[in-house]
Amino acid sequence: MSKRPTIADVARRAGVSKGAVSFALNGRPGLAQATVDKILAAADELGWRPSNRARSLSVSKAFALGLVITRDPAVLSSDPFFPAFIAGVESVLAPRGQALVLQVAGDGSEADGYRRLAQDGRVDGVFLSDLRHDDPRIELLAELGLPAVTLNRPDKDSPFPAVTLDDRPGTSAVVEHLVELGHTRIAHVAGPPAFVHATVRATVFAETLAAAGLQPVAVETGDFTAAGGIEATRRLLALPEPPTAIVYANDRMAIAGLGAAQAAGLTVPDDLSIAGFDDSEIAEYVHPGLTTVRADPFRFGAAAAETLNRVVDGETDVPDVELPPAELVVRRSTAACLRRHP
Amino acid sequence: MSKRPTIADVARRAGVSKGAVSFALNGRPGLAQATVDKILAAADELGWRPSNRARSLSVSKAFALGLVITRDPAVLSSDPFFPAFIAGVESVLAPRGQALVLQVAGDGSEADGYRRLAQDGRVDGVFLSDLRHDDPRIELLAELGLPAVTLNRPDKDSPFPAVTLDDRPGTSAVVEHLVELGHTRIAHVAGPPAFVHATVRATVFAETLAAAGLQPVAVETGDFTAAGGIEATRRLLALPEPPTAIVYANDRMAIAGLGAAQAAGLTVPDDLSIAGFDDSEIAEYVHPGLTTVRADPFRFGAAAAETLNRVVDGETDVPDVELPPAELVVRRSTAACLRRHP
DNA sequence: GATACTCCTTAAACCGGTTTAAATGGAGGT
DNA sequence: ACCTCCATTTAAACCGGTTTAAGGAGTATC
Repeated sequence: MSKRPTIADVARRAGVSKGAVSFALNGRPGLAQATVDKILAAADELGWRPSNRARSLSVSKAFALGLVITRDPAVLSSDPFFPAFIAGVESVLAPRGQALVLQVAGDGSEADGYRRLAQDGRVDGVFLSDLRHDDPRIELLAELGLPAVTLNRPDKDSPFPAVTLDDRPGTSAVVEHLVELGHTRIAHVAGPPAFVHATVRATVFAETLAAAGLQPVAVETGDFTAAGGIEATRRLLALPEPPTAIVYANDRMAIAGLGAAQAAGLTVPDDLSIAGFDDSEIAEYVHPGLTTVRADPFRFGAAAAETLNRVVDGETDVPDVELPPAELVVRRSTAACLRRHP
Repeated sequence: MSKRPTIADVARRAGVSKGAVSFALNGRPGLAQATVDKILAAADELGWRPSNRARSLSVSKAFALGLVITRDPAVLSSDPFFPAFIAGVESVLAPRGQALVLQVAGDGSEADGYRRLAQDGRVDGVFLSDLRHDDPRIELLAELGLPAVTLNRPDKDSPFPAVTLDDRPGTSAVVEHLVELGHTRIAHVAGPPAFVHATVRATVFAETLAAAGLQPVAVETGDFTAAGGIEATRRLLALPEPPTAIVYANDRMAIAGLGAAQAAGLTVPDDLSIAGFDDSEIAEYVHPGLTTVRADPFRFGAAAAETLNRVVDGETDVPDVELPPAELVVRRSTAACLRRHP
């Protein structure tokens, strides 16, 4: 239980100065090989590990990246995205000895979350997720001088590289899939319009439908929560001429919608086809299995972490990274429509 | 974009020494009130904020707590528990200026995760979740000298305080609820026996049943994942005399089981009653709504963080904290059994 | 044999706080 | 006027690393 050995202990043991030890441990040139070996051996024998605290102070780096999550537990629990994304991030950070700091933003302004992270110097950079239209966080971070990476591309100029995973192909594939099944009355339950990815999905939905010569029956706005999915679904089913297929902007709303449809006495997919987005774990196991769109959040996390590290390391003009697009996963919740509407 | 003001800048501006500034800012006695005011004013005008890095180094504290998650993305995504738990933790950390460091343990030994967290000095203490029987992490942490708090009570002596949220009342309430509905053939899908909470639930299930003069039809072991829930359910339904009610150790398995039952042509709850555990968000919205057991993970997180901070702050004999027990939430997935078995 | 030039190593400053021991200064006592 | 005493305040060491400028020991050059 003795104190941890410091660099001074290593120096004493190797019979050299602190500076020499530092050079040796950082693989810096200018030391005789014999000396380096001697120092490394001493460090090894003492079981020396660098103190992050001291290193942080002297080189002014935190050796950590940050992720800000809005308080709404929904956001974190919702997205089956985050857990896998975080695992991906860690797969990159761990080997480099970096840590991931989570900041849950207070109810009010999440800006405080970023500000704290920056001012406390706890992280060297942050991930910017769930981009909103004209997202104010971009200027905020630029102003704070905090490096960042955006998850997907913002809708305005940004000084930060973007790591993108295109939702479009998956979304249009869902619509095309339904059209091929013979559906003509297709509705969409979108996410909150403030989010870029929500409107992207809604737009692609409409465009793909138009390309097939069809009009949306309706586009309801949900909030990505199950409760919102239920509400939106009820409104759609209450229409004079209800849809025969509904495309949801995420799995949570889709699964809730599935429940609502069944509760209303409909049989899925015979009376109504349902498709989600995310391919969350349960999507495969609800009855009927949910047709959805799958991305690779783990890889997304790894790519985002790598890119952010390049920015943090001072590289300029770090290029955007484009990941393989999300793809359609067909299950039992979508089928040819049997019911000719009333 | 000028550099952040340091304590020396404040000192210069207030016309005092660095030490005086430190005293004033930490509300330490021994300074004239007038001086304190002068210093605080100067700090305020300069917009001074303490450097965590410097503070960490000089007082040898990280001002952060850690949470280690095993690599399996399932664990994090699964438990609707974690997101809310984390939000609760943050509600305590944020006002104190502390951060939460997430460590995803490598596939192999999660011990490395804790070891890294400790040796890097990134955190002052950790939360110990998903306790296992004779959990080796307890000795590991004691050995590393890293303060900790266990979520629920371990099954052996532990030097750490425990924050507990009793699953028992909720679990037995589920069983009693089913018995009252007239079920006599009740089965359980348990979690992996390595986990304390999995066996606790299984034990309470059996005990409550016995108290009602009944025998379990069967107890299948799942792994808390949806896939595992499906498997276990299929095995139960394939029994010569299948159960009329199944109690699952968590919602994920229950929802998957619900899907499996429906896929097998059964009507829930008429042919089979199903109950889960967690009251995850979708539990309310699947069809039929899932009868389950609800706890308060947010509060759990807050209590755990408070308790851990007391340990970290050097308090001795920090008492265990007992939270209100989980309680039964009855929905439509459980009802009197209509089907007299074959 | 002195000067220059490498090459290697070290002492010391620095990062930005905290903390301890010592110094300063003014009031009160005689 | 001198000494004490106490309340304030300060200088300096320290936390454990990194980094820079200077020092020292050997060869090479002339």
